Amino acid sequence: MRTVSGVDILPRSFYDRDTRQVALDLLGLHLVVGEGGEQKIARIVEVEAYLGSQDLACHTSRGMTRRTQVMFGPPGHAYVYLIYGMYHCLNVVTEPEGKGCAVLIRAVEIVSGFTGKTSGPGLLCRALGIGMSHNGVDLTQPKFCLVRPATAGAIRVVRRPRIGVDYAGHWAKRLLRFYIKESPCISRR
DNA sequence: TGCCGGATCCTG
DNA sequence: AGGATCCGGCAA
Repeated sequence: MRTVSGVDILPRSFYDRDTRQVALDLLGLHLVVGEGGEQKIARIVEVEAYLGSQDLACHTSRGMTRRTQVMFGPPGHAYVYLIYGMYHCLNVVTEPEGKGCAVLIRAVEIVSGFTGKTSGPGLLCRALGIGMSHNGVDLTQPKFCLVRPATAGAIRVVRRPRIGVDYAGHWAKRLLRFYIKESPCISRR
């Protein structure tokens, strides 16, 4: 298995599972961006699950387009998009190729290598320097990946409706937003 | 080709 | 409450 700084990189099989399960398992894991002196590490504390083409809040609910190509692709890749013309959002693609599922990273805590605000999907991408050049990148290689930290203690998970998807009918009510209760970096209580 | 609205964030 | 700022998706 590949490693960064002596820690195992999460393998593709981690992502190739039920999206809600992946979303829950992502809480507390570390996101690694860049290598060597440029390396930035962040602890994931808030996520949202997007369940594919039948999920009216999910970008893939409108079918395969150039933008959603990556989401319909194989698991374990980054899906990055531009929102409101000024912020980027980072997702990890889940489940087998063709399902169009992903998990949005909504908030992180700073571990090392960078500064800035990280409580919100646009803010964390800005702080970590994530942009469209990261779209479609394979998350199983050292320069952009997820790892399980050695010191992963127990956490309490809060389940809420997703943010900003009121247009999605009954899908807006589903409890698909998860965050670590005790984290100070949650985007909204 | 044009228009509308968005998985956001900041300011007043 | 409203603006920044621009792209994607759909209607025409």
